Amino acid sequence: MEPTQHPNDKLTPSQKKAVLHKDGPLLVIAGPGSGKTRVITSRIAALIDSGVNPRNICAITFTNKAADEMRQRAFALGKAAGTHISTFHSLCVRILRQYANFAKINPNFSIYDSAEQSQCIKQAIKTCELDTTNFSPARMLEAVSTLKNKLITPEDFEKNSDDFFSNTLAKIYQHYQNILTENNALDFDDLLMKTAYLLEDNPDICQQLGDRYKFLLIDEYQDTNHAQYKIAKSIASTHNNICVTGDPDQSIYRWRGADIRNILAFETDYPNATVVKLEENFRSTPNILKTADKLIAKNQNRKIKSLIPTRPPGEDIAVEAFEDEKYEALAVADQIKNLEDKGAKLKDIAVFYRVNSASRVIEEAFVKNKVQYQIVRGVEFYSRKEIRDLLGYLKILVNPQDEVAFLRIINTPTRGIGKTTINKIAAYADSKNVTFYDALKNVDKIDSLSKAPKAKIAVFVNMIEQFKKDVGGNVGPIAEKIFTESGLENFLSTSKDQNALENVDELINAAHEYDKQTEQPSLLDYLQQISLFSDTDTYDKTKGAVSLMTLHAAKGLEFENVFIVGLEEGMLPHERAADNEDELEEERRLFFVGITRAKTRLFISYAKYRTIRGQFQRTSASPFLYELGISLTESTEENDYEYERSHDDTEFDHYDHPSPQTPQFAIGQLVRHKKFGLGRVIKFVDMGPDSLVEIKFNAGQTKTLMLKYAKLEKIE
DNA sequence: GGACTCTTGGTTTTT
DNA sequence: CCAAGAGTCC
Repeated sequence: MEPTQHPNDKLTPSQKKAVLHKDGPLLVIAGPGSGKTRVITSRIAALIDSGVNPRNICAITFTNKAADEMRQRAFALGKAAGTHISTFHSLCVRILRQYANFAKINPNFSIYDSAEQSQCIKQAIKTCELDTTNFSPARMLEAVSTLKNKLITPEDFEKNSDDFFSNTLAKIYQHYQNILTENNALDFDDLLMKTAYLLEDNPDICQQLGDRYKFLLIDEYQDTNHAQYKIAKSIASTHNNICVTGDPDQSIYRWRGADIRNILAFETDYPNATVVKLEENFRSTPNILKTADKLIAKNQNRKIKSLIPTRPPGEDIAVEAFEDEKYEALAVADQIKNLEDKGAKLKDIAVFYRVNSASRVIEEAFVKNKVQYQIVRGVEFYSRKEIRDLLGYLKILVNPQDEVAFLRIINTPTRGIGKTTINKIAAYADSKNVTFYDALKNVDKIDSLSKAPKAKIAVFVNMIEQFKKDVGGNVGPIAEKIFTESGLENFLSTSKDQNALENVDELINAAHEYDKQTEQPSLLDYLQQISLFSDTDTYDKTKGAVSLMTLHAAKGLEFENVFIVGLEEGMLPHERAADNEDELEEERRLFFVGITRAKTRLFISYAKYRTIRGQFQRTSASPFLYELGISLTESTEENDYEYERSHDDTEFDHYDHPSPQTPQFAIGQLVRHKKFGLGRVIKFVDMGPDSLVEIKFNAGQTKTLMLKYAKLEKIE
């Protein structure tokens, strides 16, 4: 993915070994910045040079973006046309459509994303007559996803559940799956699971796919889950020409079912595997690498691997503390201005954070300071309301069973078909065991409906039937026509959201673009493709703007200058990982990924106070910071940043109810802390049980502590 | 039936 | 703090 240059454009002996490897399993353990992507593309070229038909090569990447880049690079090396390069999910869609009857599915399936999944799981929970407070949709969905990634079917799971929770989950899972089937829909996990079972049940299909894809290359293998592992193994089963690359230290998708054992056990799995280690790093300065290495060495569950620097020593890494998240953000903006003065380009600068919500304060600071930026995956384009609405119309034309899509658009724009009417139709469909759309078509037979709604529905059905006649051929014109004739366009032009129309225009343009670039455009193919598209894929690395993204999204990228913000306990490591050693190690790997994205300059920072869910809270520095072996510098230039603190101290001073139980501290009071020793109080913020004391310790450091935890002893 | 306000509950990361 | 769902009024 990254344009890592190797000096003299020559391959190192290890790289060469991986590139020129002939038949049989190959494991490439590649550290960050080791030229891994280059090795894969060179290997594709080398295979073709040795006489392999490009059509017989299948390369699998982690994101569509990575696939695009790899395609471009492979094509640049020549002759790669015909090579299949895509993500696991895209490959699965292709396989499932081709072998739909073997997989016992309808090839016109819709692909449900998280919003649609959420609808279905809510419905499932409701059917089970359960309370959503104890069985929250998000949790259930997560549990179901985990099961699917492990290839556990509802039936299998039901058999092995013996407690209340599992039994209930089994029921919900089964219902959820039934709902998807009724809608002729697959969720992301189904794409993998159905493919895995298709291949397991049909050795002849494995054979066919093995003949088609004689050479399988999989990137980021450390982040494959069990289903993906099985799919790869099945396709390669006839020839074992499987080449996987990855770095166990960069495994950051455990929560999504990624199983690090897949890469760790590759050699036992494929006993005659050739192993190549790429430990040289062509990306970062030795300083950055030393820091990254110190951090990752703290992980217990890991295979030791070196990071061998090849670049001359660079600048020191900056680790800074700021008063709160606003100061931190302004300092980042300020520092970026400095970098620009030194000649840095905005496109070579990135800011990483742990959670998406952390982007807001950075954005505000950037807007204020006029720093151009682009967010890599902000509000996802395809999840916008207006986009979903138009896509809803398109989806039902291809898949009339898609009730979720119907419910979305039946009254958008409003056409007088309300909740009551819809409920009556749904009840009728249930009782007659027909699809929602069949019920709509037979609206005359629904006795519970009066004349007016029946007429409105007939008009709607008629409109949909008219649209159906246009399906076939190019997608752009259909999208355009439906946008106008459905009334959506008028509806949106009166909407408050100024951007809505522009967004739809963008979608229609994208559809035209698809028509241009696709040999045989079809609405079905288009819809299935964009379902797998994420906003990360639209990121433009040549744009003159700073890139803002989560640490997860940073995987596979590199930048001259990197800022990592929010190094606080609870943020990184995230609080949800706090009590689990494995998850803590994953958080450490995440930080490791962030650090190793930096080529030349790295700025790490944290805020002493942060607003979390509207609460202004004291934080403490991330334990990871102490593992880096760098001393922390406190920002002393707070006043340089023009900003009014929203919660200033006077607000606390007027706190209404000083609690009698908590002791009061006067400025200048001498105290003893059991860890930091003697010190004097320089500030006391009375907040009842949550009171804060700032103490200047004799040892030198100044700390703000929460009184209830600090266990301070007053000294006369 | 639809637009509006109010309340409640939930909050990591993504194909 | 924010989004989604329930409740209220026209």
